[in-house]
Amino acid sequence: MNDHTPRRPTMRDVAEAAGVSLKTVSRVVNREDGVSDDLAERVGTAVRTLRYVPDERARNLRQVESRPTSIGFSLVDVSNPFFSAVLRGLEEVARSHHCLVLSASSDHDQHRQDQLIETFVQRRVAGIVVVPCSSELGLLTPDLLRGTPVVLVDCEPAVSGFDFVRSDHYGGALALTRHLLAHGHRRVGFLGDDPAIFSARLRLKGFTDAMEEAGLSVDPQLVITGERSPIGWQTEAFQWLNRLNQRPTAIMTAQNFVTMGTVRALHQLKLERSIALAGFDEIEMGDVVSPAITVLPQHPFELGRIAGETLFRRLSGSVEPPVQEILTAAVVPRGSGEIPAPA
Amino acid sequence: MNDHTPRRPTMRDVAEAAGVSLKTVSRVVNREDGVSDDLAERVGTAVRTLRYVPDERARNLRQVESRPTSIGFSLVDVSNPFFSAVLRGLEEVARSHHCLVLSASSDHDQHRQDQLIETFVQRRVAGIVVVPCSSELGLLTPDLLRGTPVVLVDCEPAVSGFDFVRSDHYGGALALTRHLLAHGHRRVGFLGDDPAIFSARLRLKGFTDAMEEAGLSVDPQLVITGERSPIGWQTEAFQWLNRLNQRPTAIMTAQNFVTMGTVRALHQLKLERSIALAGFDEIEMGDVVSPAITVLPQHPFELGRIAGETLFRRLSGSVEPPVQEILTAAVVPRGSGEIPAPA
DNA sequence: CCTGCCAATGACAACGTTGTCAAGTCTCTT
DNA sequence: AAGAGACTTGACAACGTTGTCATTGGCAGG
Repeated sequence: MNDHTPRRPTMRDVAEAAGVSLKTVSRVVNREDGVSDDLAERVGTAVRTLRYVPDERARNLRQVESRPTSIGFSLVDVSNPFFSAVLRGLEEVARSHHCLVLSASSDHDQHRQDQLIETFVQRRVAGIVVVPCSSELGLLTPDLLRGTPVVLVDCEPAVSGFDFVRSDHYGGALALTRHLLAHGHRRVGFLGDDPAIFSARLRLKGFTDAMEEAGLSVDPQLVITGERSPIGWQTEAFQWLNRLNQRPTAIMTAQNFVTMGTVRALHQLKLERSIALAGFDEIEMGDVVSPAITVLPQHPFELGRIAGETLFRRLSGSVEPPVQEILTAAVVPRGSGEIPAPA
Repeated sequence: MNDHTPRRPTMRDVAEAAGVSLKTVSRVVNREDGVSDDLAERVGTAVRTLRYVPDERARNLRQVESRPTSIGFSLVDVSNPFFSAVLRGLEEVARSHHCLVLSASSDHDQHRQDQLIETFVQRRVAGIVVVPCSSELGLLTPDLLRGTPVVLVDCEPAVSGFDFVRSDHYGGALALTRHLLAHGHRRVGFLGDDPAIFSARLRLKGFTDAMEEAGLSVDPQLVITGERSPIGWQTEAFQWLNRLNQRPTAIMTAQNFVTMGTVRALHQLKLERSIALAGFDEIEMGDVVSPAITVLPQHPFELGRIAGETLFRRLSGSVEPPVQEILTAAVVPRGSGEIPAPA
């Protein structure tokens, strides 16, 4: 409906139409009191006749103590269901504060993330939530932020000064690996994201620690890390299983895309009932696949919600020391993780 | 990093620091030419020392012919992988234009959608993309929009004046149903969204037309419509299959959440190999489930990309008549849809 | 030396709104 | 009737930037 309409009416137009001053219109529009019913009425009709819509940008520019109107959210990839659930959680909180979310995917690219942060600051968003794409903070410096609150999701605890919310990656990986070991496995493989990513590093550590704890050494051949799409992981897992002269009897996959790819590769090779598998993150339909996939589901919606609530607490002036919220999760046994080690 | 920093430096601060006028700073920041190297240098250092970041809001307020900086996107639910893929496609286009996306979920609530549209207009977004939550346009009126271009995704073709991009819901449903009928089924069930939703209505029509075409009448008992979560659909499908005294021999599910729920219900009842199923939309891991799920995958990423490209074409001044882009899709037979009708 | 021209620079208004404050009107009290 | 006080209203500056235009100075040509 690309109507050719010359100009959107401004407050001045409304004032003229109603025969009052600019300030009176401002008062009516903002529902301040101290305006006579008569004038309020006249302004009201003028607003409706002209279809006046206030310009939020100008309002925001002038207002000294303005309530937050936008928050920025930099995530890795919205099309990954884990992240889109985080976004949804954040969105709910933002909505309850009448605030909008500017979101964009960084695709694990530090440069893109930095560009995003800078764009957010240029727009003077009220606050920023970041799922960092690496352990580098990049432009997330006090110099640039100047008091704009930031909440990190799944970042280093070492990054002091920032609030952060994350899953218990280490504990989760530990639990998943122990779960596999409890079924008699001694030769366990690990497929996961690049350890340059904080969460991936913790998950790998959980895996190796659980192995060590059981007195097992980790065969480097059985550990694959890197960034791939679900299809990429399928290919990777397929080739990996094919080239090994001694396959693992169980596999831990450290992220949803990895799990999806690996499950497909196992099915391709008809190994899904021979090799045990337990994955970090819930995967859609993982309960219907046969065998159903044993996973450790995170609570992405909750992560987003808590990140949002923490951010808005800061925005309403909280000066409590940095919040460090860690969500734990438990293994959901469904079948694939309970396949026993061959005798 | 909630630093206590009194005030973000403005152009005026930079000007003072560099001993030049406001306008000169503006020129340097915007890389306009006609500034001597000497001054440009001085301004540059001042900018860096003070960590000056221009205020996009103020810039946008003043600039007459400003390039687009934000677009609004109202969708039904970001946590549905179909919509998050649309968002991702849109985001890519926006990024290539150095533009950010304000997105929010309407949850099929017209009031929420209207609030969103109004908020977008208040912020003077350059353009708006909407996946409408019903056939009502609500606030999407020329009066409110005043020339802000809008692209609709999956909306009525009857809504003339708007550009729109959508999948071929009717043709897809027709193809899916024909596919089931080709395997000998005569008693086919339909589960789908509320026909108040445009795409759902078209899909239902495709189903009934295909049935009619085959000389079959649609048993009203075999048609269930409404809005539900995947779990809601699982319960619904489970109860439905239990209460029927004569079950369908095949089912068409008209949306991803419906398919997911129905597949689960079939598995619960151990009917997954007895009743054929074909679903609209791709579902994650649908290829690994046994039997694998026959679907008609839409191209959500493409929908988002095309919507974005159409929008930006308008933004750069295109006055071509409203674009009506319809993406077709084909059935992907995987097993569940090829279960033959019992003899 | 004057004129005209060009490049560099800055003063100032403008964008659309809100905050501050002063002026005006009305009512109530004494 | 006058003064205090409350309420209504509007003039004006300010927010941080860019667009317009005038001013300055240098330099070439007459």
